[in-house]
Formats: sequence, C-alpha cells, structure tokens
Amino acid sequence: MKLATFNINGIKARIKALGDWLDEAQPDVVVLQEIKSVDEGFPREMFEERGYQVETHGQKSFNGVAILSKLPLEDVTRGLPGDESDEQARWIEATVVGDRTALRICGLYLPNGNPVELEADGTPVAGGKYAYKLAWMARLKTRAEALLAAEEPAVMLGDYNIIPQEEDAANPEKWREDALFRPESRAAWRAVVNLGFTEIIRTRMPAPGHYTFWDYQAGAWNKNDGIRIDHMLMTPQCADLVTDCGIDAGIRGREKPSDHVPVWVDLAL
DNA sequence: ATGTCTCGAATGTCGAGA
Repeated sequence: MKLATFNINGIKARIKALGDWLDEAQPDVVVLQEIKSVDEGFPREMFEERGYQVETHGQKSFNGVAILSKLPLEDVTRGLPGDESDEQARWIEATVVGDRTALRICGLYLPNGNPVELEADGTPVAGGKYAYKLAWMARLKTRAEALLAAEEPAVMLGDYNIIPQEEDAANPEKWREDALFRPESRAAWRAVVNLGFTEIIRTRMPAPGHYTFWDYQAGAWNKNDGIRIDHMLMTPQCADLVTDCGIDAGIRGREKPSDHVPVWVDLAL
C-alpha cells in the first residue's frame, strides 16, 4: 500500500499537476493539505474517476485537508480535538482497511505561526499566530499520546510547518527567527516525536539535503534553497510495516507546481 | 538586489496568507 502526503496549495490551481502525479505515482492513499476549498466546491469527480474515495474537511479560501483512498475508509472524523472554538480546517482522520491489518491515518496541516510575536519575557503574544501554532501543537501531542496508547498501526502525516533540524534546511541561518524553526517550535515537535514515534523519512533517509518545500520567491527551486517540513510520524506498529519511502522532488520543476512536493511510503498493509 | 502564488471580493486590482 502506497501512502502519500501532498500540500497542493489550492485544489483549483492544481487540478492538472495533481492529476498527472496521481497517474504516475499511483498512490493508494493520499492526504492533501491547503485544498483552499469548501467541501461542496471540491472536484471529487476527478478522483472518483481514478478509483478514490474522497473525504474532505474544507473551508473557504484557506487551509482545508482531504483524504483520497482506493482502499475502504472507516470512522472518518474531522477536526483536531481539544478546542471546540477552533474553526480552522487542519485535521482529518480515517481508518484504512487493508488485507492484513487496519491503519489509522491522521492528515494534518499544522499552523504556519508567522509572524512571530513575543512579549518582553519571550512568551508568545496571546491571540497571535505563533501562540496559535504552539497551542495547536499541544493539542496534537494529546492526540498523539492516545494513538500510541492504542498500540496499533497509526500515522500522523502532513505539512507540519516545522524544520526539525539544521540539516533540514539548505540555509538554516535565514530561518533562525522564523516560526518554522524557532526553538519553541522545534521543542514542541520533539515533545511529540519523543513520545515514541518514528519519523520515517529521517530514519530511512538520514542524509541532509532532502527537502519538501521550495518557496516560489527568489528562485528557491533553481538554487535548491529548500526546507523539509512535510513529515510522517508513525507508531511502532506502523513503522514495522514500512518497506520503502521517498520524496517526489522532481515535480517541483514542472508547470504550475505547488510549492510543496509529495512525500510517500510503501507499507505492507 | 530583486525575484511568487492563491484565493476572493470587487471588479479589470488588491489585501491576506503563506
């Protein structure tokens, strides 16, 4: 079973590029981020024609996540628990039913967090975007703890908007004060990973220089000025199933690309 | 040194978000 994550930066602008990649890569399950569409406006037909079941959690203009699956999906839930007042569409879960085992999939679009606004004592300004990012990550940790406690195959994958370590950026210095790389962000990331998850790309592709995002600005792709911010965190029971993984970086160089590229894994499901 | 793209509201351009 091939599982992938892809921040598409707008479904309407990505119909051609996404369709081409699906036809070539042939993933069985894909989580999408930044669909930037309400559920009713999502072009589900182009995926259903290709044999995918489509589950969306959209909102107008911004954010929005989805799951495409050629395997049966069960128990679909929308929204990250822990804050009923949070109206941003950034989390969707479903159970993928395989021949041998089931896999809980959590597709996520973690808040960007910029601009970083801090009080004089260094605490994030309440109500600001950086405070929202860190609060969201605290809720993520709570959900992550429950997934681990279940001792079953589960994966949380998507656009984490986190550069975990220096080797995950071509030019770490220019990200030093950014919400994607600041110490508070990276500490919150480690607090989740260190609960006992396998970060599968780090584990299987440990060399530096594997990026998943290149900014549209300043010729970042041509200079390979990238960062690795799209990740997969697996419970031990899920990590045991992995047979291969990769990053489809090449599609960043095509016509009308997203600024992110797909990250994928093969699982003996 | 500079450099981009998407969406939506309001129009034929702009602000917000990333």
